[in-house]
Amino acid sequence: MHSTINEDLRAAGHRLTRTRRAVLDVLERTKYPLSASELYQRLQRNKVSIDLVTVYRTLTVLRDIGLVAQIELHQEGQARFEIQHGREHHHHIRCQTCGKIADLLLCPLKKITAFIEKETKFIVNEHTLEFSGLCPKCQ
Amino acid sequence: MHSTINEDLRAAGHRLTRTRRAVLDVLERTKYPLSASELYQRLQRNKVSIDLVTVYRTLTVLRDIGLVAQIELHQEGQARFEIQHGREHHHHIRCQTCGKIADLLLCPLKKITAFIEKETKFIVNEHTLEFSGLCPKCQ
DNA sequence: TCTCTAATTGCAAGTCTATTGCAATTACCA
DNA sequence: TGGTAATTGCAATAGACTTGCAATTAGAGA
Ligand SMILES: [Mn+2]
Ligand SMILES: [Mn+2]
Ligand SMILES: [Zn+2]
Ligand SMILES: [Zn+2]
Repeated sequence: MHSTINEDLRAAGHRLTRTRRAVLDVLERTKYPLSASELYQRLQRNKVSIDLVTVYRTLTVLRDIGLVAQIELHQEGQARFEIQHGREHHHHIRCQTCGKIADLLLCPLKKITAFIEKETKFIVNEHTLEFSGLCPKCQ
Repeated sequence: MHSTINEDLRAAGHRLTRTRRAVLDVLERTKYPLSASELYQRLQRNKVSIDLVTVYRTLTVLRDIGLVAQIELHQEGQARFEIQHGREHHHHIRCQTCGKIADLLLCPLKKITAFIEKETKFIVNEHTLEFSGLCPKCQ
């Protein structure tokens, strides 16, 4: 766990507690974004006893300071979270049959963002981009 | 209201009822995607008495046969719906301050979709793309 | 090390969006 | 003009997420 994580938390008036360490730890070791309840289940399996409410609150803090990214996939009905810290901005693809989520280590939106700002006079701060379809196994 | 709407419904074993007509009517006249409860409120204002549950069920039917598009904007916590029938596929931008939603009458993802299919071996069926930022008034 | 305060946490309850069960109503076709 | 399947309303339920509050804990400063 990088030392700047502690600093980032402190800078926002937060502490790096055992709970937050455990949440970051699970997210660091998982290769796809987890929902709050999935994260909760993994913590329990690891014999880390943290209330689901605390998982939600922890994710909110980590997201607000930018250590974690919140991802909402189409029609999933629940948010997912993955480590942002030290990783490149990227997007995802999800299988409509089995639910598998894979990273797309790219972002094709630089030029189109500039174009949209020019056309709409909005200032663009964020975007969401997700693909869905059938994974190799489910075709 | 186009005649093929009735045909599309019938083909899926549904009827074009007064209720569905009213829902489509409101959506046709609105320039941005509406949530179920916003739609419900507008129906009431128009003296059309339809239960909120029926609004949800109607939107599900219309979405499933492709007459209506379901849109989920980042962190909004509720789905929105807009007319798809007879309109071009497009995307949206939302103001983080006032919530204003504007159409982006474009889709920049043809090439990148082909690239992703080649790289991941997924078959891509859908994508979501939304931008957010500050509208001209809120800057 | 001790103390004090603010941050953190757990538990219970609440909120909000959306769904489901079921009986009553309605549309449509034979 | 029935008969039947689709539609609708109302009540209850589900599920994700949030809030209130009191108890606990972290850690800065004495
Ligand atoms: Mn990822
Ligand atoms: Mn639109
Ligand atoms: Zn991107
Ligand atoms: Zn598109």
